[in-house]
Amino acid sequence: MSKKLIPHVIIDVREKKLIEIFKRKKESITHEVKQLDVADVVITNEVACERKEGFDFIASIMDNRLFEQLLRLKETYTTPILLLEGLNQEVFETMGMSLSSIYGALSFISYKLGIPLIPTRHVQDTALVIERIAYREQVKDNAPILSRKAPKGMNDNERRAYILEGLIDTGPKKAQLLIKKFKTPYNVMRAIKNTRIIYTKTGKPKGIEGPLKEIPGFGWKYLQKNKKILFGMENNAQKKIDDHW
Amino acid sequence: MSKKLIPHVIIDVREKKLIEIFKRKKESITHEVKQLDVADVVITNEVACERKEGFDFIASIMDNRLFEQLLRLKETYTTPILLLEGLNQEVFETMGMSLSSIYGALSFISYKLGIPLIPTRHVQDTALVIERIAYREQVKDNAPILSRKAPKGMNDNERRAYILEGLIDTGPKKAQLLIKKFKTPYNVMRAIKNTRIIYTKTGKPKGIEGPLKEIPGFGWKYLQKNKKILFGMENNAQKKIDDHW
DNA sequence: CTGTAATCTTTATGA
DNA sequence: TCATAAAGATTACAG
Repeated sequence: MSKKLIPHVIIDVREKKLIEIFKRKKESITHEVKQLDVADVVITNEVACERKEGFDFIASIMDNRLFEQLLRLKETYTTPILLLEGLNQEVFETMGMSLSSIYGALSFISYKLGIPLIPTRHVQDTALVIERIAYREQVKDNAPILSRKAPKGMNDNERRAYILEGLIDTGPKKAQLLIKKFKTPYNVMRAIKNTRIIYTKTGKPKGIEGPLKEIPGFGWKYLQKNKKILFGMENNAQKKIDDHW
Repeated sequence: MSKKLIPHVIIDVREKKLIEIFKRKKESITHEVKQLDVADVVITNEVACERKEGFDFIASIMDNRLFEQLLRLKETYTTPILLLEGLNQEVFETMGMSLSSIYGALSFISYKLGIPLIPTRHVQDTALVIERIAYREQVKDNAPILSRKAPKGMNDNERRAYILEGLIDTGPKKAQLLIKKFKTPYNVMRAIKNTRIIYTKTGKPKGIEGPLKEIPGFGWKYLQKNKKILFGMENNAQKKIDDHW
């Protein structure tokens, strides 16, 4: 499943500087040059970038050009990206635009328009960002959003607690309490399994009953969430898989 | 949402610098100080900001702290915002982190995680951005957000895999394989429990036998290490049970 | 996050 | 069948 393909992008003719840089990147990423109407760089059918240098960025805010471009970009590609290049001190000082306006525009684009905004220092960095995104989009298979890395040098009980930290609403504190009480992760899970939510006559959750009841800090919400994850069942259907022990 | 003349925000106690600045802004924006768990500044029930200074930004990438924070932020507020402060030349040069990593992280946050990212020069500008956004959210008539990516919190199966990543020698790949095969973390543990190490006649570990045998990538060492953690039994006891004919 | 080193499983091969 | 070597895949670690 691991093909050693290198990513490929399409760059607009007018992006001379960018093209020059990509020519030197042949080993890691390929490109073709085209006349593009609505973007500066196309990465996939869904992802495309607009590149803006600091001064031009400010200027294009003032004459409303920027927002027109971005809206068109958004209409054409599901994931447009704005690469904001070299927005440094000098740009802020030179241009006759108020701080409020500049940051107002940044906020608007990023959080109101919902267009990913990535700042870079200069063209080289811009190219690097494009390369990284193209790589993620074309080569790297969908990696999970978040992966864990265990701190180095754990002893057995630290490791046992660490496993439990993957549970919902479970930090180091609760994890250690659980291990201290039940010794092993497997026992903890059985304890969770054998603890039930008590309901009032009107059907509202009132509290819990079982092994977990003996430790403070664990309530019905904790049980509800984690049972679903651990055992894949809704709390109602619990009896069904009542294992004997 | 009530129309107020002056917007109001909640700032975390630890943000000393920010608080100082907001004290001087009394005329245009009010604030209160609280102990916040998942954000640095709360603007509305839906909008909250995480503020990161350049140095801390890099550092928090390396130990995965940043991504955990951002994911929590995302789970708590529908519109989380990352204010990236003072990511200047000095930061790039000082920290021993590769360009690829830095821009990889920026791309990941902005376009993969879908969290609005706004660069600022320093705390004063950060405060200004917060003020702008608060004004927009609370005072100005809310123009609806054009389109925002669906929040990408962890779904159940991602969470299940995430728990298993706490096991030894278990990364995203193996965790996903296990969940795909056994559906729930609890089932995975039972599968591990029911899989045994097979020994040669000379007493050396040869392979494994049981449910886990059906998925590639899991051998006797994996079993040995994780059984000890999960169930607290030494591999010797396992060996004793081993019957070879 | 990225890139590299270390580790494990699996396949191949010979005793 | 067992033991060893090499290849392929994944995780662990450092920056």
